[in-house]
Amino acid sequence: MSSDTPARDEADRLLRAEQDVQARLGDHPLDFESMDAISNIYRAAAAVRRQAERDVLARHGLSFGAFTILWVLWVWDEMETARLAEECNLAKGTLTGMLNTLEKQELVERNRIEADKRRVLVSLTERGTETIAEAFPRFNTFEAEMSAGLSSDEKRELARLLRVVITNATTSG
Amino acid sequence: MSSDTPARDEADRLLRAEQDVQARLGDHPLDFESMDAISNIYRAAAAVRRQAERDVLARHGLSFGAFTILWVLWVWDEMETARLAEECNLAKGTLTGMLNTLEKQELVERNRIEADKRRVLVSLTERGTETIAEAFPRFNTFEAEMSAGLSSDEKRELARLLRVVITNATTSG
DNA sequence: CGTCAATAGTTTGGTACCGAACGATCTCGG
DNA sequence: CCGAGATCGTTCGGTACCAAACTATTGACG
Repeated sequence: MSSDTPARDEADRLLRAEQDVQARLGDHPLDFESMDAISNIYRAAAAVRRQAERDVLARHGLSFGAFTILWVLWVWDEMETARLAEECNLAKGTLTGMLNTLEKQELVERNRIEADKRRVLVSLTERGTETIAEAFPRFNTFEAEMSAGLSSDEKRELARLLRVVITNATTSG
Repeated sequence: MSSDTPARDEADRLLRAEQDVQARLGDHPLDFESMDAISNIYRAAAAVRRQAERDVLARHGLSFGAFTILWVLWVWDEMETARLAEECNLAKGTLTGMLNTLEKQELVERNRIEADKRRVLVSLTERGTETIAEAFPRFNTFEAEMSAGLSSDEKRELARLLRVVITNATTSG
């Protein structure tokens, strides 16, 4: 930032940009409120993720995705691959690769279900349990830092508004 | 969802999960409000991004990141690489690769600045301008769909709350 | 039983993305 | 001038991520 009042400058800059864009599109009306809301989701997610990996997860040797997997398994004890993928917001093919990595690191283990040999039950190893039990409190502290400046009500409201978007994004396709 | 009242079931399930986690961590108090708020950001971002690529961007042959680059260039006409990377939330190395792709597709062009040959000015080609001018209104419609069910006030509030998080995530490291 | 559709997970091919190391270019003190 | 440090963009090595094609197994129906 290169000014005494960066926030104001930024606001002016964006306002001008919005006007430019609107002018360029002629009479086709644009929904800037939706645009701000949705695009900030992506910005926030990217920023939080990078910060989390650098500040919290790197020291445990975990990526953001790997952390999520361990966390879900920690909470639900064990889980089939398909459900785990869904819970972690990952394509199942992606999960296969990440489980391979986690298995090599001896953080999770796979067990074929005897009654149905197509299925695989994934669970934490002892080492995996230790890792997530150690990493999670730090991560939660980090989450609190990321939402610093928001009241309890605001955090709940943020979570609620986002749930609406998540529902819109997952029930439409 | 496998129940008559999936939302309620889901809430119960999560509540139990929270209690489990809290129990497992003993007296170390966890901040579930921050956790919900922050983790939903990531969930929402991933869901929105995937949906956008499938429903809107695929037909224009654009990835989410590529779309963002074109959009920024469209709004600001031309930009140096470093600033473009920052604006698009990308590491500068990542941007190099994506610009290579976009250059091959003849959507953007690079021009070395004569006065300082380290710097490169990136701008849209005619084809790039056409592409983004065509894609953006669709994308904006998509953004409106993703925020369906939110009032104007709620959208603005969502954007505002997220800006707080973005600030926290970008000014701390 | 035997075949055929459905289902679970893996493989494949490709992009996106990061951080760190690198090479070229500029700037500034001497 | 000239060499040291700063600053740009690129390259490099590696992971994460997706969609689509594939493989193995199961269950249902003849």
